[in-house]
Amino acid sequence: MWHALATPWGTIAYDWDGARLVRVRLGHVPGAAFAGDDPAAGWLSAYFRGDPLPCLPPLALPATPFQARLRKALLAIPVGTTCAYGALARELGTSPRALGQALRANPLPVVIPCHRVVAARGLGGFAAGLIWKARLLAWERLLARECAAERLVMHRGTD
DNA sequence: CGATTAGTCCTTC
DNA sequence: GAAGGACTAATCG
Repeated sequence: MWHALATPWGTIAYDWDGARLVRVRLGHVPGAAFAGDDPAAGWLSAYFRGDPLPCLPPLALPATPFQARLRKALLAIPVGTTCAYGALARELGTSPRALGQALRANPLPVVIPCHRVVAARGLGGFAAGLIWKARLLAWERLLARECAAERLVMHRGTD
């Protein structure tokens, strides 16, 4: 069942089957209603408001064994940082292009941070449209900076 | 520098 | 099976 959700950059939609998050679509989905009050809505709205993130909602199982390993690797990339296709491919013992295919097939963008993987020079690609990749990365850079500043204050005081 | 090419292997039809 | 990429390092002008 598709649910709509407002973000600073327009509405997005996610498919919650009652127990797990099945897919996420960046952009408008015709049939989607705004009634969402489930763990996926909680996580996504926290993300887009810049609040501390709760635990991930239950996610649909990965389609292939490789995607299972990929998912784990992606979730290990911290907010505000990025990783190169080549580097991640080596880490997973595969080729950069193959990694790109697997990333393109990710049904859960944002929640599974496939946008944190960028090309050696430039952004690389993004299934939902490059503009979203740029926005998400900029947003996360901002959040990470804010977080770092806060830690600094805790440590040294404001003066 | 920019253009071209070969190597790579996961997804999809 | 076959084809085609969300890539990259190397080679060539």
